[in-house]
Amino acid sequence: MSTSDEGSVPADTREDIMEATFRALSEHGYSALRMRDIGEEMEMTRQVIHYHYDGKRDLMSSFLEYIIDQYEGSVEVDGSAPPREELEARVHQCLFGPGFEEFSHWDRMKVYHELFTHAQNDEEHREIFNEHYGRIRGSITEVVEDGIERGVFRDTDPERAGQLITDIIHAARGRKLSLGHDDAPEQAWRSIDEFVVDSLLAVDADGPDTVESDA
Amino acid sequence: MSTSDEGSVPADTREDIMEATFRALSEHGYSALRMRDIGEEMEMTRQVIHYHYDGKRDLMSSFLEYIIDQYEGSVEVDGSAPPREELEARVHQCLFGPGFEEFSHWDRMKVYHELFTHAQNDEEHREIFNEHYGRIRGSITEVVEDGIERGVFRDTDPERAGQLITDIIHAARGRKLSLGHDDAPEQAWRSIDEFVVDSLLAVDADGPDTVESDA
DNA sequence: TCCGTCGTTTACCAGATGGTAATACTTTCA
DNA sequence: TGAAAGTATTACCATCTGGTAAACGACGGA
Repeated sequence: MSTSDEGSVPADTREDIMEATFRALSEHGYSALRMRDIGEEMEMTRQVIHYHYDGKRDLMSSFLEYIIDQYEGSVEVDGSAPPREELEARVHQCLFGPGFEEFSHWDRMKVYHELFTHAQNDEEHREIFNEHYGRIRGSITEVVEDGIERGVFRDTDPERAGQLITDIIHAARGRKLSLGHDDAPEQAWRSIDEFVVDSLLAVDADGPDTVESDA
Repeated sequence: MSTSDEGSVPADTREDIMEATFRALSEHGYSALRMRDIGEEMEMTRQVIHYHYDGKRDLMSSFLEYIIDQYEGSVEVDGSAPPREELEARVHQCLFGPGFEEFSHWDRMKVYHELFTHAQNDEEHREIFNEHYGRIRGSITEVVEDGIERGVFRDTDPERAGQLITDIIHAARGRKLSLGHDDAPEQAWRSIDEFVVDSLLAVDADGPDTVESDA
């Protein structure tokens, strides 16, 4: 943050290690990841890792927070668009990545999903993921909530709808990554539109903002 | 198959190894799995594994087929019930396991999901999973197809609907396992009912085969 | 200029890990 | 009976793995 360009700045090293970890994880997968693999992705020797992190476990926990921060930081929306458009914009971003593929979005997702699944064996990781997941789902849920309040969406449990959308997105990504179904995000996109959004738009009462879409 | 009870029968040993592998995998997780762990779950020494399987990789591939066979074998339905009930019965089975929890359904699912995610790093595993996944999705899809033909469900792409349901089920299981959301299957069940089944039942034409959807 | 601190490298290792070779036991069949 | 084949056990190891200790070098203050 404060220092940034001179040679012997330590703060940059930690960032380098995180990115090296990402690359190593991306290439070898979590189960085969060796400290050596991370070292080979860095310009410095692998032993620096032990200077900055307290062993493999500590490194992985820090990395988990690192990649989660990145993920959440990449989600950007204005919030001023009407509910339907707003919802679709967020879903689109979750399914196809942020605007221009700034980094390798899917490489990132691959690592993310692998760590997600591994959380079932690691209580600490599970907790970190739970907090994160709550925020992600919440960000979808509040759009649904807003739509219901404005009368654009029919009256339903926004939590459940948000959870459903989040689940569909998650499953589609996992399917693309694990099974190689490259069209999974596109399919999910259409399914959300046909089943979820369509259903939400089916308002039958003429509430405060009497809005309708298909007629 | 042919021999079954006497002491020195080899066929049983392979089965023992598979079950030991399951237990070890269940306890330690894929990434930490050692051949020794499997050995400790067996009555015999761990070296027998090397006699029956050609190394760790071969063992894991065989195990993947083993657990997939088990999974598919546990899905049983009559097929004579009306579409809606039939569909719900299958979804119920996928979400809550077969009737009485014969074995530890969720322990099995835990291992299954971990291997599923790992498939993104293993081409061979990916292929095995793809064949399996096709069958699972197909089994849901054909119920939707049947419902459409009978005019109970509205006219839509049965593949997409089947895929959607499969995805939701998969995501709910993953969420329960990785995040500890024990109510995820129940939530998924309600979501499928509220959004998918409800939408499918919205037939607006009144002929047995003259089905239309949006007007 | 000298010294202490921080960050990095080099050299090294104790313990673990997958796997093998030789041995022993058990059944089958001539 | 006994030899061949099949299966499990014991003993063993080459290699790998995460981690540490000591040396090295650069920077900043006194």
